[in-house]
Amino acid sequence: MLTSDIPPNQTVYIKNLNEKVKKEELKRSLYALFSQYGRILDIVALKTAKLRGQAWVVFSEVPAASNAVRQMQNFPFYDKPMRIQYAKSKSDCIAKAEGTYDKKKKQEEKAEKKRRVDEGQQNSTANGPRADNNGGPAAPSRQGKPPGTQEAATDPNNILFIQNLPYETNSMMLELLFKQYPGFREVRMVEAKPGIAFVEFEDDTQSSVAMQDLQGFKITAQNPMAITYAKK
DNA sequence: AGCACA
Repeated sequence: MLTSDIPPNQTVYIKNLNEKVKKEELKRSLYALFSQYGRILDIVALKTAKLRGQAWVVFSEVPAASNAVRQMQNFPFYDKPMRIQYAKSKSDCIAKAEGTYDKKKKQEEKAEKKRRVDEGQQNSTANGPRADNNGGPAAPSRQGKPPGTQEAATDPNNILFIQNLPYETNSMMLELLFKQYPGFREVRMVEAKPGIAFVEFEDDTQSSVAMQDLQGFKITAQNPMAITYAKK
């Protein structure tokens, strides 16, 4: 079944997530990454045997989910490319908001699922069709250039200077974004100065690649990153 | 690989 067969949904289903990441951290990072596409109403992640490595991000609007599906497709997240689709069904929190949430129906569905699983134990179903969706690397295309690219033309440097970060940005969030580029060394933030950070690479070619690719990246809709080389 | 709502 082609993933594109799933009709648009304001909830996005993400798989191939790094299972070592703790649930709370995972949610926070997903929030940081996905809130650029719209208001997030809820994030569901469970670490049960069946559900680890997956998450649901619930947006307030379908178009936000559509953009997220396209633009974050294969995004390297904790060293693994995210695989994103629309969720197959409506999230409970949406149904509740619409007043269409029905607890009884919910329980029936659960019972039905269980029945299916139990039957499945009898006749072993093997050899599904190959669904190798090797769409290739597809580096996420960043849109949204920073508004005032007012560089005072600093010379290339292995250290980048990041401005216009949202107040709540922490170094972990930045590390997540920057460590996907080769040569990454570390993120440094200045407690006394929120909104800025330094990111160090091994050399200035490597820092330049990261700068180009993440220039204008939005952690929130209002905060396109402004990246320049640090002054020597 | 895996579609839930603890």
